Amino acid sequence: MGLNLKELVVRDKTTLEAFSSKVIAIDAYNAIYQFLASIRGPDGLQLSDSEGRITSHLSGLLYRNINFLSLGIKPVYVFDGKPPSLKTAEIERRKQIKKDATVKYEKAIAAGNMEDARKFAQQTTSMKDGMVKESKQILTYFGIPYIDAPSEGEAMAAHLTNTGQAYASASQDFDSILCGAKRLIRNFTNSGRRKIPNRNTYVEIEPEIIETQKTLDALGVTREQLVDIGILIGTDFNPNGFDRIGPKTALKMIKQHSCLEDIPQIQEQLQEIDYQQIRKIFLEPIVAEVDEIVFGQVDYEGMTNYLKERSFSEDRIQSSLNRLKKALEKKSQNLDQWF
DNA sequence: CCGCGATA
DNA sequence: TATCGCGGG
Repeated sequence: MGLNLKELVVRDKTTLEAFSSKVIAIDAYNAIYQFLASIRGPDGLQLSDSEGRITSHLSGLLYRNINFLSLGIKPVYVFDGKPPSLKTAEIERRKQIKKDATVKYEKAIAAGNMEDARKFAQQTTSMKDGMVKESKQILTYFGIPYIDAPSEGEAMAAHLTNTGQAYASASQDFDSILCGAKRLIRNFTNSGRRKIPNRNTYVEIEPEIIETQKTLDALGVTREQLVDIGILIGTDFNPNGFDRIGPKTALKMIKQHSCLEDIPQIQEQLQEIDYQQIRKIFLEPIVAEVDEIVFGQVDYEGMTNYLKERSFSEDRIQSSLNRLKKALEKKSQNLDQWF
């Protein structure tokens, strides 16, 4: 993913609980992709049902959404539409990485190096045709709404924070900030230590919120300038960025010269990319209006039957859904006290 | 990724 | 009661 704004944005620690009763626009592709990449055994193989179909994404969506709904969070998933044509180079680049990783994976397995095997297996992760449909199916059983974006999901999620239909967007990527999202949540999951598979080390995962205005104030730049900074560092639409320019240099250059056209050192390289079009993708993103985001009821029976068909154990389904049912009953009791 | 049982 | 390691499908 090319857009390393991590060092520049103002990231504040937060918790899942802080978003109770708020509508959060979730980058569906980003979430599902992460489940597919990380829900794997020690050898790197994904979970699959009795017919060999991958189920890692279903497992991830099940448990995470139970947590969201139990806390009163109102997720709306935003799926990608047609990518901008400028993205084709980046899409090809990712395909190539997956191809290379497949070879490396097989070598690591042959060598019996499980740590490498898992790492390379993760890099082969790809979203297969049926997975979007299957994920939407799970969301429907939860009564969780989803939106099909006309183009980039992150742009659509950003738009929802501006119409007031969502409080924030949630993704690991920073694109929605350049698209004008009011707020971005990263690590939108329960906090805690996570073990790195096959190694004796841990990482602390904590949700964090980025308030776009706060970041712009702190950096002393406009959103237009932040987009230019992004282009200098590298985006999905110019993955390589500019030679020897990282986040710090990019910020310094834009603060000094104010825009791409006025930075003398980069003019030659600037002519090699369609920077006006890239700006437009972020500043005038292709989005659609949606009239009302409706949350439904949980279809416990439908969910149970569907997951049973996909080889989930009945005991686990039942105990998970019972937890959800308990949490939802408790919430409606709390609400009843007002009447 | 996530929950759960084992462990202390 | 809190942390760890394992297995899930």
